[in-house]
Amino acid sequence: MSDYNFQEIESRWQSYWRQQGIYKSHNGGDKPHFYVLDMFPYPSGAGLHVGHPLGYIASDIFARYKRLQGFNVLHPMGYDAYGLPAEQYAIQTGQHPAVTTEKNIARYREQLDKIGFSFDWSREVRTCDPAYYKWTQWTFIQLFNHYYDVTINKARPIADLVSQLENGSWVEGLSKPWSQMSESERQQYLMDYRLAYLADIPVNWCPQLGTVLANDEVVGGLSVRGGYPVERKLMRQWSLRISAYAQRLVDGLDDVDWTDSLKEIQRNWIGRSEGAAVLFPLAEDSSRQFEIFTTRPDTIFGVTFMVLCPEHEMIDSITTADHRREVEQYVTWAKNRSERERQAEVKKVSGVFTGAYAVNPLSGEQIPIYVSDYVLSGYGTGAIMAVPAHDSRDFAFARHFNLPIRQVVAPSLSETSDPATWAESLDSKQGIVVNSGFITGMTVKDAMRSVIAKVEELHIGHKTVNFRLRDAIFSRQRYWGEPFPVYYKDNIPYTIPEQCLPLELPAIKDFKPTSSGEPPLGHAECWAWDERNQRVVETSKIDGKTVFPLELSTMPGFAGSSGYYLRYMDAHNDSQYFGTDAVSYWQHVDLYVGGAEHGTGHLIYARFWNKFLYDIGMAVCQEPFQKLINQGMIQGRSNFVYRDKEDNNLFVSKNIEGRANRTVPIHVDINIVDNDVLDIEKFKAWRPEFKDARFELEDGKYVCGYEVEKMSKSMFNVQNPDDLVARYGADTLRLYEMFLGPVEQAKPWDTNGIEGVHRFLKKLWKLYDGANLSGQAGGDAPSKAELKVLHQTIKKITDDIERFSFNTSVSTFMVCCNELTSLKCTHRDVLQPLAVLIAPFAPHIAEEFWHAMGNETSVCDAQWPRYDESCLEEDAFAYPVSFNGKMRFSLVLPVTATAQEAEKAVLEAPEAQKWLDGKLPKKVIFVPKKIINVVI
RNA sequence: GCGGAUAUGGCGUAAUUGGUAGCCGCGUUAGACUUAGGAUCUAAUGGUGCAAGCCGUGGGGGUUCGAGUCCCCCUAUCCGCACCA
Repeated sequence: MSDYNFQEIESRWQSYWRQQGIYKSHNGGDKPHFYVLDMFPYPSGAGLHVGHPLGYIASDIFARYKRLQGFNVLHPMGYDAYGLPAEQYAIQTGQHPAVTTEKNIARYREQLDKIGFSFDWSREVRTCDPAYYKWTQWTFIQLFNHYYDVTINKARPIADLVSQLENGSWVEGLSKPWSQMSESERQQYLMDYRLAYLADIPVNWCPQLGTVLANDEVVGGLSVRGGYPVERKLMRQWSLRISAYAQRLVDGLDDVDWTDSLKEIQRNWIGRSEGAAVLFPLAEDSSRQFEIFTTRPDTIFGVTFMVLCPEHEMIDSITTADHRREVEQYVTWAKNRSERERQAEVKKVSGVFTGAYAVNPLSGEQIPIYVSDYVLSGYGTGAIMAVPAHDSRDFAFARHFNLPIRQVVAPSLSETSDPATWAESLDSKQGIVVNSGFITGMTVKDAMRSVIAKVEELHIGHKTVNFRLRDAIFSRQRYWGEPFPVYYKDNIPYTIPEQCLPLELPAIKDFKPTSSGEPPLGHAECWAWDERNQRVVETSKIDGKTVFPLELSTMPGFAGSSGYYLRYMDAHNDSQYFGTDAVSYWQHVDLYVGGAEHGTGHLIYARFWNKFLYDIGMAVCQEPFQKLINQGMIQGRSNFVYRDKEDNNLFVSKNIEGRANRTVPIHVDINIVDNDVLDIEKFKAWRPEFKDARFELEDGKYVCGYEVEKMSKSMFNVQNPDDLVARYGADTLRLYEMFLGPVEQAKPWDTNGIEGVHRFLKKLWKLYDGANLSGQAGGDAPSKAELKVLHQTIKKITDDIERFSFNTSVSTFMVCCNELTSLKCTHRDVLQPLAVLIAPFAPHIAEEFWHAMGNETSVCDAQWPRYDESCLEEDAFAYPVSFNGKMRFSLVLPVTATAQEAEKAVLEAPEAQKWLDGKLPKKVIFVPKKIINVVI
């Protein structure tokens, strides 16, 4: 009898796996393939906490399971090492990001290795590695060199557009013939079509971070990283024309196996809405008109005013002299408001009258034109027709400025009322159109169609679709990111030749961001492009003739993470992003596991990136991630001690009466608390100020309070996986993280139950330790009871894994182990398949058992056991039910029962006889495969 | 405001997908073995009742022989988006 020495076992098998290269996967072969991917981590300075491995453990279980099922499994890992978090950490610790990143990666790797993952590290990618970001830059060049052809819904080479311009078959937006345009004019024109383009656009500028941010990096006017205020600023920036793919990004959601909630998050973010664009002429000059977008063309007869956004280009020219001062004041005020102010004061109505009037093209009425910042410049055309009766924002505006409100939709033709008496607008689309000329009496839906048809007939509008999704701002005024492979000649951007990639990030001393927006790369001594010799040279050599300045911004964090899953397929390819063979073999990620917080960021960008690569013939699937599981966030569970308000050395246990009024709670390190009981000696040693602490105990113990909070150092509730691995072993940690609850559910971390899981492994150890594992199978066959336990377990575990219900799997193993122990099972034919079943969950102990049974190869290459239906037969049982005073009972039969068998069973089964007591049943109701109801 | 989810013992959770609610674990209680126990083992543990029993899956209705599960209406909590026309 030996003890379960998990430390020895785990380190032994981990080095065995490493030496044997067990987890190295190959492209190709006869086996079916399966690609399991985790969202790769930012190697932050804090190291892993117990929340990180949750998803990794789940995906590892699935990857190992698939492998045991005979699949060729790709299960890689890498690091998202470029970007803001890595750089912020470096700045805070006063070190160079290259140094901290290297250090953090080493620490992550060490922590990951201890948990026993089956990652194929030979395919590791790091986004900050030139051999990797070469391909990020390469993709950027392709984006720059392509445009989106809306007629075929696909990206095409910009050269195609140029040749259409040259032969005159494309004239859209041309101010003069292509042949007469200068190089600069041509490039400017093409810039409006390129999928990666440079433009002056209002951006989210964050002075504290010294960079612009994408929309998904800003929440409520504050930066996601650090929570600093963000301003609206007009800057010349690189952007990706992701909006061109908006429709395909919506459509693609129907083809993937994601949760409804995540699909909904993406749909909301893309924000598709159907409606109409309509031209409204000015009353003073009907040759001048402006376009509005509406989703409610049916309410066009209810328009009582128009609103332009403060940035609208026509404001200046339409404002009448007597309103000019007021309008200019308002526009200036509105433009200077910060994002945060604007969002915080959404409820406040503001705006001014321009003095100008427009004409409703269908009713001929004159309607006043206002300016207000509730109309946004970035959406639609930045101008609206206001229908106060049927839009809550227009309603609020009309009430504030005392503008008329006219009802044009009602529950029925006769059910109209005076809008002056309304408390709110009638936004519902259920109803009949009233007071509306030729559409009066129609349903809202029909009216929409009719109005669109009418404006199309009059050539003053058309049906259209609008998206909320904006193009992604792609420049960051930061150091730690991929350099743009771009240089400027006469202020026109050109990409450096592909064969010169990677354009390596120069080492510079002062990499800190500046609040003025000057990128740190401006400090680089060697950051100019020698066009003739095709190489990077000293900045001082810039002459504007052959040596030109290089782009100083770098790419954002999402650049490197948008295509990494493709690179894993062929991680060492020097000549291509990834080879055709590799991508045709693996196709796409079959299972992707990661946090839902990437729903509007990474998961949108990666889908866009992939669709573009698909368009240019690189990727073979439109959607990169087939099935996606969002692991729930692990919150912290903080512990508290209660210090007496009067006596600072006195601590009162939680449940002592009157404690609440006389104490203040103080966070206490969860590592010196066990099951909410404080280790008093450790507490005294924890900090000098508690050296002389005294306690009011309950039942001889000090009981701590707890609360669920964010996991953070300042709350002393960070649980480090290494501590748990050292104390209980990796197998226990793996099982316990799964046991905690469904993978997808958010839950507080709580170590209180880990003992139970550890106890299970010890029991399992005993079960195998007591058995004659090395002996031959022969002799007695396993008992019927033993086989039943085994096959039930196989069936349940297989089902559980298929539906990602790993918490129930752990319970199933516990039941199985308890039952086999009480059956005193020592049979190899039972214990060997069981070892394979448990291998995905607890690979170290499974490997130990497997080898103890005399197997030469790793348990990773065993075969997943199949269950035998015949071993699963359930016993019949019956229970009483009363209904309308009649005596009835229900008889539950084995799943294989048929109608005829059921009739027979009622008469024959001993369980039924007990209830019938010799009488014949009055009525037998049979529910196929399940149950028989018998009325006595 | 719009959208998505969730609600079961003291706690984390489970329920063959419409079939005896509470598996497994924690915690608690009692006992055994022990010099000792933060080790191990055994038993009990939804509420109420001496008991047979009765009541129990956030609340209220409904469908059904049968509802934690399906339908409708509330309530609470969490998450996402938010002046998106």
